[in-house]
Amino acid sequence: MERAEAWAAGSSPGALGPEGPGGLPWSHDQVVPAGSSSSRVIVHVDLDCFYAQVEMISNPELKGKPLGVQQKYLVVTCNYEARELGVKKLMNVRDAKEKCPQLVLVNGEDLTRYREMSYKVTELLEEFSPVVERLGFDENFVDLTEMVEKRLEQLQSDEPSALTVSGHVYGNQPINLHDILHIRLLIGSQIAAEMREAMYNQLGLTGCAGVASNKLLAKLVSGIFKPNQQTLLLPESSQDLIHSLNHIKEMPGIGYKTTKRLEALGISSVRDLQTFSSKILERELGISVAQRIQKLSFGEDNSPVTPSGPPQSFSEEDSFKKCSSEVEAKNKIEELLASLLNRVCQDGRKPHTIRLIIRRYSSEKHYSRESRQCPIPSHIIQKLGIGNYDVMTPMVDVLMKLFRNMVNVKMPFHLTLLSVCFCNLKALNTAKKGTIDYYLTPSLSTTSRSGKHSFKMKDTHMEDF
DNA sequence: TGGGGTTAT
DNA sequence: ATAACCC
Repeated sequence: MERAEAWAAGSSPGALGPEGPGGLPWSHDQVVPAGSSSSRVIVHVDLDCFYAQVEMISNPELKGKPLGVQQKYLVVTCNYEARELGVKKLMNVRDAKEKCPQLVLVNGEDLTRYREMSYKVTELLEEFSPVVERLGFDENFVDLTEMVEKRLEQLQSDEPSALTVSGHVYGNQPINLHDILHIRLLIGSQIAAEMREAMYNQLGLTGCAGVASNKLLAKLVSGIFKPNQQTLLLPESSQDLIHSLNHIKEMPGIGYKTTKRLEALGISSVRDLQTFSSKILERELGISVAQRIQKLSFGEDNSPVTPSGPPQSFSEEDSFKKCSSEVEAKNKIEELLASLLNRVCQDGRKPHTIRLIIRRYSSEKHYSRESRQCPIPSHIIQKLGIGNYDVMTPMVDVLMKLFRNMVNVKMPFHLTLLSVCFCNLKALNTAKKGTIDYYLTPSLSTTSRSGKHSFKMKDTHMEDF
């Protein structure tokens, strides 16, 4: 089934057709055991070196040259030309230049264009199915289950290409046309190809896709054939896939901390985790984490594709070698705030909470951040939609109170990062439940996610100081 | 390690 | 408010 893909869609020729003359090889009433939600079709879409692609679209002269995107002294991502010359993601600029003197670098500290393109991709995918979950700026999950069901019902048995997989099949496993699960995933691969083709035609972006029965497997399989190709995982190959991981740290959902704790228990491979005592694991990591990651080790992941919708927060941050005075901090905070106000203005919703985050210098330790947040005074919120200069000064005052609440400015200090975050976003005028206004405010009475945080906010009320 | 994001506790 | 996770 696997073929070299010239690029995107195109269905593989001469693969599989229906067996009986004019008859479908499965029966429609075979569709999924007992109408349960058990078998899903999920696609993970992963853009190729996203920031570099956006830069090459902005400036086509960069195409064909080894290109790196720089933030501070790091090359955070680079195109494939640069990768072939030895440049890696998150490589030091000096090491990268040493490896590859011809490397062209562009500054990518301002995420605006990346963010905008990222949401265009998500919106394009939402046209296929509204159930799209973002993961970072360059990855999306889409639950294709419903779309696949609809296409199965529409399927005409006299179309020879109707049952042809698009892209690679993991492990070259043959497709069984009598297996409804195979058929559904195959349809998923066709939709994935259409998605990638739409991304290229409408946005000029290439990327990979993985199709499988859950998010974990879809994500793992999407990276098998790397730039600009797609891979389908059939259920029988899922154990091969997860055992192809060399270490548990490669399992999405098992991060730095959990990896360290697992290693301390002598667990390093996926099989180690599969066979480790559940009881002991639960005792060591807590029942929630233990049960979740042990299921992951078997390739099981029942987490739903949760529609991301509009962002829950907006933040701007800046890192630096040293900030050690209040004036310096204030200037940086003003810069961050100015950018944020523009973004919030464009979004249309209003943040009801503001947070200030700092990172203190510490010579050798693991960096950790501290934050203080408070409700945004209502008189400031009301002025937010319009010209932002009225709100600058009172907002900066609020932020500097938060700052002095965290940092004793009478003592020497050394910060290496400042960040300002707007969250607790609400649609317009905070319509109250039960009022006419509430039911006339679309995002409140139906798909509301605003107000989600309000019950658990234990803020410092700056007005109380 | 940058400059973002999310959810759980 | 922090800690974990993701990119």
